[in-house]
Amino acid sequence: MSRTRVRFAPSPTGYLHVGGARTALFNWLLAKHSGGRFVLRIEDTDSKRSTAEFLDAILEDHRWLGLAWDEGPEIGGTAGPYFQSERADTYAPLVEKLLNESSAYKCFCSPDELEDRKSGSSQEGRDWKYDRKCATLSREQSAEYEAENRPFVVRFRIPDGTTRFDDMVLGSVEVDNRELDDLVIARSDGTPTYNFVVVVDDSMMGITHVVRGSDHLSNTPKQILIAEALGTEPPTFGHLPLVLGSDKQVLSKRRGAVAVGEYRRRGYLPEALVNYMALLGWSSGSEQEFFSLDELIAAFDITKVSRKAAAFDPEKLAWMNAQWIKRLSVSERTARVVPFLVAASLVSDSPDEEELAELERIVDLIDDRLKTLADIVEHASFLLADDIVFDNIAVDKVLTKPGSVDILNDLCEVLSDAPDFEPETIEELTRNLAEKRGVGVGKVIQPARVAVTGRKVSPGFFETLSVLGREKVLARLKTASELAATLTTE
RNA sequence: GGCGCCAUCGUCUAGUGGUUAGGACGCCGGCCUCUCAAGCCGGUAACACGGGUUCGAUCCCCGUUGGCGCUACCA
Repeated sequence: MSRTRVRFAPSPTGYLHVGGARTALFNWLLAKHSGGRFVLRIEDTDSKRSTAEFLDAILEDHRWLGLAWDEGPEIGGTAGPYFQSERADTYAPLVEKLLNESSAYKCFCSPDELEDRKSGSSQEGRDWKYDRKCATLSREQSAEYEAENRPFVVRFRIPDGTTRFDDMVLGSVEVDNRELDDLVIARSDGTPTYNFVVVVDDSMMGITHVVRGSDHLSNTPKQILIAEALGTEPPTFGHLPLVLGSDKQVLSKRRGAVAVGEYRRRGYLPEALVNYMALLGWSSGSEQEFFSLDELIAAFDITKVSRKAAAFDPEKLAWMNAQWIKRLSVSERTARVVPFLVAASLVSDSPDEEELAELERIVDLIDDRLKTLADIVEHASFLLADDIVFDNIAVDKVLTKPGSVDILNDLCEVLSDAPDFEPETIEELTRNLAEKRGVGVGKVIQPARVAVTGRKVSPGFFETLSVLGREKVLARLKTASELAATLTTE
């Protein structure tokens, strides 16, 4: 009956990183797998650190990854508002309700007092829980203190007993309530704290399943207890293992390299990142390693999520990215590569049909050599720029070798007489020339490649020349031959 | 320190009370070849340790060790 409703609740105080994105992805998959809804809620109560720029980036990252939200910023929904900063007035009455029902109490202990008792309680100063000094304050006393204008916080009264819940990934989890602190739910300035706000928001938004990082595991019993005190059904929880960096430390916001936007800028495909993230801590049980978003929706099962923290491996992501690029059709690959060429000023802002056709030939030529979309720039620059840039080492080691000048001149001559400029024709002429000179074809190709591309490595030589076109090839051979002549005589 | 979670190749993982412990990345070697990629073939490498339970444990139980998380009037 009740549809699955999940939420992802980022705070716009930083960029979305791979760990957070994976949490969003798993939430999204859980919802989509069961035809449910994915809600995006923005936790922007920290107005000092929240910025519009971060918010935009986070939304853009979600769009780019393909994780469309069913309710949230820009599109709204029936359970809004979706910005926590706009929900401020919903909390006070609920705090009041808990107070009236004695599920919460006012605590007049000042931070200094607390600090004193904390360090006094044990020499090590650890394992401190609030000593419940104010838990037994009578209403009269409480009212009296308040009349004296003494500042207070509101604490939740943790009931006796144990709290148990079935975690979708961890299984049954049980905690002795004695381990729990009478946590503050409203600060002395009246604002509610995280653990309270989340419970209220999730409840009011009808969230049925909460999937989050296991760093929240110890909050869960508190939130369940608060939900129960509020008279609402707690959601079902699922705690994902943390994502670690290559150094085995938890992924942190500070490392720019793991920001989702960073991967986009570096020319990673969203398909690859999604595929990689899905396999970080989850496995379908089969040996399938490539999954589209749709395939993930079909195969995803949160109970198969690993309980073990997983290390993020940039190498494997890079490999996966290359694999996904290979799978793109030439026209699709071309379309994706254009923005990178535009950014490098190698093509006009909005290439026309003709330019696109030319680019497709180039992309086809480069073939499987792209590991990222951004690689197109280094691979295609010699094809698109008017002037080539010679690699010094290539010139040194190849172009200035004895005989290079002759070879270049001969090839130039042969090619100018070619009946057409198809790869097959070029190959035949080149091989003939090599044979005539009594050398391997490589001996001809090596200097010619440097002459035409400026480098020692390039896509297939004959195809490269064909794509470049006779005019450019002959001109470059001539220029290089002259350059080689000057360099060798010196 | 307390509480909690976790433990299969370097990394991501599959797996079963009896398997040559499987796959993927990486790395190494070979093939292909005009270079570089890609591709193909082969190799490298793991059940943390100690007790149980059992005819038999990588698998079940306990402990040890180790890793990580939480331990705020942050979220």
